[in-house]
Amino acid sequence: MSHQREITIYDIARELDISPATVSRGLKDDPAVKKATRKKIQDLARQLGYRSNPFASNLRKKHTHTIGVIVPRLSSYFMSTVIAGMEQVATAEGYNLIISQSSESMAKEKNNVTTMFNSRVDGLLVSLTYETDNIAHFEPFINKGIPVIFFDRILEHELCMGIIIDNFKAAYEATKHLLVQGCRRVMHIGGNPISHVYSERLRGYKKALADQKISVDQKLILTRNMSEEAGIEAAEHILRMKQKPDAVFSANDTCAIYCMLSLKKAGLRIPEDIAFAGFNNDPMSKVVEPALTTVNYPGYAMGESAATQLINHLNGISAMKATNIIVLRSELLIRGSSLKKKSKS
Amino acid sequence: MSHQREITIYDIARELDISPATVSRGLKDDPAVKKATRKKIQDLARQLGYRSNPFASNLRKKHTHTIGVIVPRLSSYFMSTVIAGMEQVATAEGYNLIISQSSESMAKEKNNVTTMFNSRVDGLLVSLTYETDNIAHFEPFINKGIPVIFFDRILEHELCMGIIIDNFKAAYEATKHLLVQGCRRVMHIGGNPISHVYSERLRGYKKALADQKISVDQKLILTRNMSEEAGIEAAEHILRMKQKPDAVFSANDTCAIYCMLSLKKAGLRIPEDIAFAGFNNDPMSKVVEPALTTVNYPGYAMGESAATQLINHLNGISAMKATNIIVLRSELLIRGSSLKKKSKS
DNA sequence: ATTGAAATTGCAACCGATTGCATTAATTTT
DNA sequence: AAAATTAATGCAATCGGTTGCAATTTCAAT
Repeated sequence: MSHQREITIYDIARELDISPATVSRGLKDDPAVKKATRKKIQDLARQLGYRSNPFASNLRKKHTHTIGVIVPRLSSYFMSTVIAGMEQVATAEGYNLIISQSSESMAKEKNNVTTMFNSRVDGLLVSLTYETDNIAHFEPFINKGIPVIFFDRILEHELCMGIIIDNFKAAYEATKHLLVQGCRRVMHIGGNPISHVYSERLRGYKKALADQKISVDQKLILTRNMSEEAGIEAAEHILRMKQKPDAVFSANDTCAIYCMLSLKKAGLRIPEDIAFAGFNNDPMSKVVEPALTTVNYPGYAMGESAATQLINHLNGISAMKATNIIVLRSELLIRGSSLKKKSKS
Repeated sequence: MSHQREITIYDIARELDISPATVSRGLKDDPAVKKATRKKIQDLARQLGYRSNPFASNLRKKHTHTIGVIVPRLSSYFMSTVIAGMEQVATAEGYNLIISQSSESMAKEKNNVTTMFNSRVDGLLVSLTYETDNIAHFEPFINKGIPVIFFDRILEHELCMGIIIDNFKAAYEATKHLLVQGCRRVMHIGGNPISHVYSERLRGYKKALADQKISVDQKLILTRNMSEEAGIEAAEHILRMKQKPDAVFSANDTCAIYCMLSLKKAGLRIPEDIAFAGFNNDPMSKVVEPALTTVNYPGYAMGESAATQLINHLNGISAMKATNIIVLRSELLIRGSSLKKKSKS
């Protein structure tokens, strides 16, 4: 009933009185094997409950059909959506995903990279921590020519592909939208600009102001860790300001929402007194009141795209140097938190 | 620069003029090897950048240090939290997680099980789809004595452990809370009772009514798929009722929230006209207004617990039959959506 | 110096599939 | 019917660690 021996190609070979080599070929439908023989092999394999031993096979073939994924944190709506997309593609292509989280610690990220290296993944899909300021720890992969693709939080490298959205453009549009609504003192709550993601959003914000001939006021730029608490704290900060902003563009939804709710509780009206725009299109953004204007971040598509690129590369379909950065389309979702006037058009 | 040959124990053996067997032992600090020799081996290994080939090793040792995870859907707050907990434990214990989603389809679930079986995972952590009404497809695992642990959405089996919260008790308490607030016509929106999760919640709801000598009114029990749309639809249903409920206990937060917002938009006051309670403690529940009373579902703890149990079992520390069902503590979080009167105490 | 036990190390057979090359069987061609 | 092709199959080495058992060393005890 339990722990019966595994069936191997040798068992099949013996039973059919042919060689293991033929069984091996027959199992994968090699046309060098006579059709009738192939059928006999496959039928018997099925009947015996044969399953190929991936270790034996990988040992010989030297690849694992496994993709490593390293992310700062698994438990966010965005990240779980990305991984859902990756899983979808990987499974369809016969790859397994092994997943680990760096918990926003570069030290842990290094560890994870080592583990992945030792598990001999065929390729790596990585979103970096905020601490990560260089990618020397990926060199074992790069030196061996094992493909590494960064997504969302990337650092540029000539030999690694990156998949991002155009954070600059998205932030530009969100900010511009607030300005078009008539706001003149738009505050930006952003993350640590060491991260490409946040520096680009900040840049987009500034450019939008510049294009409207509004000068950047450093007092209107807050750098926070983008958590719930940061949002509440930002609200307190705003309440203490003598000259308050008339809009807030936050680099994520969580921070925007908690800030907005705090201000609302303090008696400010949204969007009349302060308009809000966030970033990510988290499910929360649809249920706060007023619903939060935000940038739709295509997590699922990003996951699909990253996995597809990697697998194509592994199959030799595309070279890594050719396409270095892929930019996914994102869109501004305009909702109640920023609608001061009737939308034009 | 790229694709240099891998270092093997044979290289180390040759260099040190000892046998590969000794190298193999020395690398894992086998005390049968002289201390000095061990040191020489390990030093050279490090220097040469040796990494063990898991395929060769697994081929011999017949286990993979890999745990398979099958979930209906990756991209929910609850599930990503569970997986974060599992990853945490697994990594610490030197196990890899390979993850796949069944997309709520039993057919896909069967496929995933087969894939996992062929990848020879050492154990399986599974949350079943709503469609799954039997677990015959896990028999390959059970027959071979490979441990399978179900969590959250389980089906009982004498040889498989299950990890759940006490859905009955949690639902009982949520319902009772609504009754204590003075509600007399409490509606329940639940999922397909084929699922243990939902049937238990329904049972808890009914028991709470019974204990307060309130008879169950079938017109107050809705069975839906618990999506956003289901919530909106439930609201429309309520609005059409001549005799409306004065409270809603929904089996998840998403459905509760969309229902609540729809009713609010229609002019009903929450909680005065209708009180609400949900289930899951999704981040959304904290940001809707009024904040939603809900049952805190300990996802991270559930993930940790499931992974720990599995690994303990793999290490022979605990037997599977001994502890068959583990029940995790959950708690009712009382928030504005249900507070009709000042809380007593 | 011998002996015997304990400490080290090596031999060699696995684990199961893959694959280049050689061999044999089946077909065609002449 | 013999020769030349072509189709099928088998041989045997290989991938890199692991491990039971035998062989050798080391070292204290006599």
